Amino acid sequence: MVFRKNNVLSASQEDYLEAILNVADGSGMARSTDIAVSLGVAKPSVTGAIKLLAHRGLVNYKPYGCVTFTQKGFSQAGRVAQRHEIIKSFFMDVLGVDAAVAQKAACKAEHLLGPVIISRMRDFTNLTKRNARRRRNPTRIAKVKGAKR
Amino acid sequence: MVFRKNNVLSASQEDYLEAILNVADGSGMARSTDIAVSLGVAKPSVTGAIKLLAHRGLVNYKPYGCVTFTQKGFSQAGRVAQRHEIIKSFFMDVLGVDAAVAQKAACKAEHLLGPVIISRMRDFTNLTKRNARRRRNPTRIAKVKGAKR
DNA sequence: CAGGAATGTTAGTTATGACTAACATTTTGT
DNA sequence: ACAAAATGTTAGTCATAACTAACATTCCTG
Repeated sequence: MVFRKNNVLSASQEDYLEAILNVADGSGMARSTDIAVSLGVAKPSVTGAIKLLAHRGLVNYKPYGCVTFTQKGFSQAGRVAQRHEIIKSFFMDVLGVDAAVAQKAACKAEHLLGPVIISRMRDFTNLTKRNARRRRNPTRIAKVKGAKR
Repeated sequence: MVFRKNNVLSASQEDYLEAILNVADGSGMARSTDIAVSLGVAKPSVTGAIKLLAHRGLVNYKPYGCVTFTQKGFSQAGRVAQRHEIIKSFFMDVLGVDAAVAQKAACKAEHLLGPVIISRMRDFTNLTKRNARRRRNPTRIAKVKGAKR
């Protein structure tokens, strides 16, 4: 296993971070097999990926032990998960595609859309939802003092 | 060079098809060096990719000659370029990001967004543009008989 | 039309990230 | 507590897709 210096996470590495976050789900620790199942890869692939993430200081690796995040790793994983959520919501709430399609597309798009597009998507989703609420219940919002139109 | 049977084009292969289309620009034939420059890769990478596309029946390859599309390759390249355009326009006209960012993101997203999302993007862009026209010139459209509001 | 410049190819290498088979360790059920 | 099951690792391989160095071909230009 040779490690090279490169500061940017690959799509694959981001996927692993995200999977660890999902699998750990609050407990803060993830098992190798669960990660493998979650990503649909074989166990040895997980070992390799974890070692790489450990080398980058994003997770704590101990042979035969559970994987835990470092602080840096945790915040990085959070950012990826946030991007995922924003994209998925945008696809669902703005474009109106169904959850499964949105989920799948978000998994791929989260690795390549930059901050500008992501933030526009977030704004757009919020706007769309706000408008939807207003349409459902126009009086309630119209009554709010000083509501921007 | 070993060729394996797999019907789906990789992102890289789609990039080459698109580059050939852009470089050929009507003439229908593309030179290796121009493709290399267009994609920012070295010349030997182009040779390899072209051979692969030729093996799949998408382009005609003759050593030291220009590359031309087969019918199949031409329509496939067209579909990729169309996806690219739809995504780019969506990012620009709907999300309002600038051309350079939209272009770059479209280059990557075009390989992974499925038909459902692409078609919603197209509809959305058209709708947005229509509305923009209406806002610019309200009377003309307001006069149309039975226009929905 | 000869010879250098431009263009294209071959051969061999590297990086990433998956896989399987076989082995090591840990956990669990009786 | 100990054997079997579950879990994790190592070693070796494969696929994709890039790269460089060196060689081959084609093209221009004097």
